[in-house]
Amino acid sequence: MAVAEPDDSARRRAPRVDAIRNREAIVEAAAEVLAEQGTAVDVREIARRSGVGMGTLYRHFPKKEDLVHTVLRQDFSRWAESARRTATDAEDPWAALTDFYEQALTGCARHRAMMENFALTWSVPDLDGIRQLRLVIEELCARAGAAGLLRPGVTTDDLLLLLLSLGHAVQITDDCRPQMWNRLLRISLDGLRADHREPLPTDAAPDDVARSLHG
Amino acid sequence: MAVAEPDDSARRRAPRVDAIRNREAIVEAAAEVLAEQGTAVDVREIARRSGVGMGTLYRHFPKKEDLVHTVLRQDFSRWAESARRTATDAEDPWAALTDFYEQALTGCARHRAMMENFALTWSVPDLDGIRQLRLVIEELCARAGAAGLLRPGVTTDDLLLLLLSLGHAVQITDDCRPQMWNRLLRISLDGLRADHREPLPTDAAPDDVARSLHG
Amino acid sequence: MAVAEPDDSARRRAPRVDAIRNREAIVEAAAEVLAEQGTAVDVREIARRSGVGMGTLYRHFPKKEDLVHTVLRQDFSRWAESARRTATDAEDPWAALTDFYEQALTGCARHRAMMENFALTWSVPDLDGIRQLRLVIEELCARAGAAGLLRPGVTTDDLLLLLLSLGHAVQITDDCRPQMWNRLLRISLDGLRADHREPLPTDAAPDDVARSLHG
Amino acid sequence: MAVAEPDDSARRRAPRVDAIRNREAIVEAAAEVLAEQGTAVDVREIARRSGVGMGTLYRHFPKKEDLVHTVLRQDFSRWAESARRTATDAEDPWAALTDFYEQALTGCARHRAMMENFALTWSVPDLDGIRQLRLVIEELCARAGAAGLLRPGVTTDDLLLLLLSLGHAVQITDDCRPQMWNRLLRISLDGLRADHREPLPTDAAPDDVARSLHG
DNA sequence: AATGAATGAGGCTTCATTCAT
DNA sequence: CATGAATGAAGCCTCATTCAT
Repeated sequence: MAVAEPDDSARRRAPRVDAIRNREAIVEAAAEVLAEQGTAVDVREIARRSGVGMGTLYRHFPKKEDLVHTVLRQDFSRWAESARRTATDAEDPWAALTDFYEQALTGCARHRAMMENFALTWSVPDLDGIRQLRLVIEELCARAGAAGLLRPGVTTDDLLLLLLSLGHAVQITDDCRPQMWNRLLRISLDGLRADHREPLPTDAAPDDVARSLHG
Repeated sequence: MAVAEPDDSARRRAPRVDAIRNREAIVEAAAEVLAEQGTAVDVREIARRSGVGMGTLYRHFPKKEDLVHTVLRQDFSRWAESARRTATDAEDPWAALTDFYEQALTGCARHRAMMENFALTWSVPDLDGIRQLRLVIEELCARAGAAGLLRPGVTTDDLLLLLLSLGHAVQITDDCRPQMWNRLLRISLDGLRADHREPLPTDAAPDDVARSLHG
Repeated sequence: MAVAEPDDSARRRAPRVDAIRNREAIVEAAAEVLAEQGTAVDVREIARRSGVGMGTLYRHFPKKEDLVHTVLRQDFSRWAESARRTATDAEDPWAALTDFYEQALTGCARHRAMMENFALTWSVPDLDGIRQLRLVIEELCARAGAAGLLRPGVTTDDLLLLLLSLGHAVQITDDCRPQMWNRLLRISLDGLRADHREPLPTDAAPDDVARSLHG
Repeated sequence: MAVAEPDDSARRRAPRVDAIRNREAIVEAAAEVLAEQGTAVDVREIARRSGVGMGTLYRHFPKKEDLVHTVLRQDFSRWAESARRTATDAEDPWAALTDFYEQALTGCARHRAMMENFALTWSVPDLDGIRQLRLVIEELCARAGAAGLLRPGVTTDDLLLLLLSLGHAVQITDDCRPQMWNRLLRISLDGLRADHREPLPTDAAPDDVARSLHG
């Protein structure tokens, strides 16, 4: 069967080589400009940089949003994966956490659009990309928690929001103080250590707060 | 001096009452919409809400940017001042720090443009507004440092960047998890306590790093 | 009171003179090109002919559709009114009907967009413009009916559809055979005379048809 | 001749089977979508429905217009033929006329592009398709005229324009009042009967009018 | 010869800024 | 000096047609 269908494959393979190349060129160019300028870029700029016409771009991505989503999905995935690998490489659970943040924060320094949307994903958590990140963080959280290294009560959401928060700091300082965020990271991570036993405030509704206080 | 230029002053004072009123109306309206919608807002919307025409608006502020800056300067000042007062009210240096952040973060929750530009002010530190905040923080830093409560090596810039970083988290979570940032704040503040003695990394250039290590 | 409010009127009259002139220029130009080319015209062409920029056009008519509707409402009204006046001038009810059609059909000869939308108004009868026409026709129908001149069973809708139908014929033949539609009009009107007593088919649903046949 | 150019014919016959099949598929698909959506349809839609690529489509029909013309020629022919057959089946000349219109009008109800172009064919009478219709109508005209059933002075053009005119009414009302046009048809046909002896106006130019009156 | 990807002119609309009244 | 109308450069997107495979 693998050798069969010579007609069919002949009919379909030929044109796609170029199309795929173009599609990739578009995505690559888009990733570049989205990282540089955020989602406000002119679609024409992307077309120009990919070396294709507007029509080609719109054939592959009928709406600007589609292209943006595609790029961000990819970049989020790569970002999460690279951070995950770094974390996995560490033997010590705490080092895993530390390395994860370092890798992730280094990786988001120059990606404006990604951070723009990272922010959005909080209120729209169903957006792809954040899921992988959550999974990685969940694991790190569990691992450090099991090892008794993590401050009690710290949740995956806390760690995710910390990433988001520091990610913003990274972007802001990347141009003029490229390593400054590292100091903030140390501080925050130290605040996450198990030797801090003071309970964290809940962010629940008033009723729940009362209950948690009196229960 | 008061008697001088009677014609001139007569000619100019009368209209200036209106002019000032208009200017204030514009700034007030701009503050509103900038908080709500960020700097991407349509200038017409500002004119509409202030009840003045476009011409008047542009007479007072030749560029949209000028108006934005004016508003942000004002809002930054008020923001800084309100946080400063809260900090000053606290007797304990650490409580001062805590209250400062709480007040400041609560105050930036619904001000989109301010946080947008808070980010910019880092790379453009000459922009007004951040100065006052720096001053306040400097004081808090010194006070907590003198009391031996602050982790050694923590700088004003660290505390400023932390504010910026958490401010972003606040904006992101304000809609759906309005108090969540408080947990992050506790964690970060705990990381700032003096019982953490591990030195923070420098963010200096390689040469400086070497020097700081060997000096 | 008429002399009062000099400020107010001064504040408001001045700019509007130009604005109204522009608005009228736009509507006039639009009426022209819509008549010539139908609703498919480029908005730029309208702007060019009115001598205003795109922004001005869009200030007055936020959507192309708004402009089109405005023009068509106006043209429909004028069209209906002119036909109504002609009909009213006739003393004989039958002459009124004849004159109405002649006037209306002459008036729609060169108005592409109007006929385009006249067609639409059948399935979307709430659109303005057709109402006036219906009213006029209703009157003519009643008048001719009361005089015993109209074929029994003829409805306002029949006369309206006839107008629409002949209007199309007018447009088609206007370029090369400008008066040809007049022959069709005579024929149709003769078919509407009371001496034709054969009942017209209903266009009702099957059940109603059955009922009308057996009742 | 049949033996000549064996190579050439061999080279060409084989692919032509496919080519013809493709051409037919294109025309068939085009007929469908043109009927549904009119000539404004996207060429891609036609290619999609015919199952061929754009290149193939454009090889057979270098311009969209060419394809449209081809389809319309065909559809006009079929339309005319079907109406002709219906007319021929009737024994009574008047019934032939009636049946012809009924058949033709029923047949054009759902063919948007055909009616669009039916209109054009009037000013561009050399366009194919209308000829056959004219021939049929000419025959009907002659037949009814010979039988003394047709109003004197009625021409083939009158009947053709009536068809066009009613065809438009049919399209307009087809969605919401599917049989309403039948009433208009009765009225018009009654106006065509021989008992109306009033002469029809000429549509000639003034000079010709004068000549016709005095000659 | 078939495929369908590529092209790019042109359509609608927005908005910072200028200008006539 | 206030007003708000006018301007026009972009921005997003569609679609008839061409071209590489």
